[in-house]
Amino acid sequence: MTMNTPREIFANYISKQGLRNTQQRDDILAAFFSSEKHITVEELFSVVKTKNPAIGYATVHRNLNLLCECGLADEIKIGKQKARYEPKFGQKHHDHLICLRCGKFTEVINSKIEKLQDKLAEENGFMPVRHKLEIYGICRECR
Amino acid sequence: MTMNTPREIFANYISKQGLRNTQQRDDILAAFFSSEKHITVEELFSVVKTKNPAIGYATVHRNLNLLCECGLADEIKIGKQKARYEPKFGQKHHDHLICLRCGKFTEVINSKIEKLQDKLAEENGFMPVRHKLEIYGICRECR
DNA sequence: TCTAAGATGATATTAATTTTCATTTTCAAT
DNA sequence: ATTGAAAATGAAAATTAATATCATCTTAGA
Ligand SMILES: [Mn+2]
Ligand SMILES: [Mn+2]
Ligand SMILES: [Zn+2]
Ligand SMILES: [Zn+2]
Repeated sequence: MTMNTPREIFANYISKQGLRNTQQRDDILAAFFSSEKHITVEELFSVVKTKNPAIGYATVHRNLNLLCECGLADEIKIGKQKARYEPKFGQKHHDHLICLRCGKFTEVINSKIEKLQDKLAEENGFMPVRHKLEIYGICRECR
Repeated sequence: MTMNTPREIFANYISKQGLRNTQQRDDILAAFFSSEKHITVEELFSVVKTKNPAIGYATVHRNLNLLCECGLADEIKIGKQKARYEPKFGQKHHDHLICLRCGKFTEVINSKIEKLQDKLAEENGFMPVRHKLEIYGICRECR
């Protein structure tokens, strides 16, 4: 049994956990995967409401957490800002360039840096699990 | 006029800003620079109270912010945890290895990574200002 | 169909941070 | 040294994002 779409992966995770599939979950997932990346709970709540005006904020919040649990989303915390979420599906790990002026996230990947990070950790007797590299500065459009 | 100690730097910054030097500022700075690094407001508050039992939490909080402003402290936010602060004085930039089990911070620096980060930013038309690299994993003592 | 368990949505709570405000303190001008 | 305007302090309140509560509704298996 191949599980192709995020929708299938989510429904499958929900079932396996003894939880229940609902229209709300479906609405939230659909909105999440068709919205801008790096979205806040509040922003996603607004989007979902256009399709399902009865949806509650708490439901969006809870289901974003479930999406993180099942590997379909990543939470991104920048300083004291509200948590942001990005869909994760058939997508490699990446780091972020974050514009101090407009807030734009640019996704970047550099395998040389990744390897050096692992080496650095190991040199310190440290077993790396995950990492977070954020470069803050001024983006092309803002300078 | 050379400004040597953090104490002098702080007093100087306060004066230049048209603010006023107080005993509380002195107590807070002294405690901050003689405590463990990566301390929370609450922890520093406890330390300062042993020397000055009348000190208020808000005063410690406000002065940690001033210390950040004048470059004598850095705020470190890890996920949803309380903010931590580290003294910054005659000390190079460094990154952190953070143990997922015991929470220990290990300070590391790798100039090769630093250079590659700048290169990566520039390749994307991005002018880097600062960055944050945190490697999460299991420290030597915890594995 | 029936029902136990889970989900939802409105609201309340939590916890860290920041603000308010009455009072005290600083410090430059006298 | 005295004065007084402006800033600092400390206690308490407000703010804010995140999370929990709970009455009601819905799901899904028997
Ligand atoms: Mn991203
Ligand atoms: Mn450090
Ligand atoms: Zn920008
Ligand atoms: Zn450890």
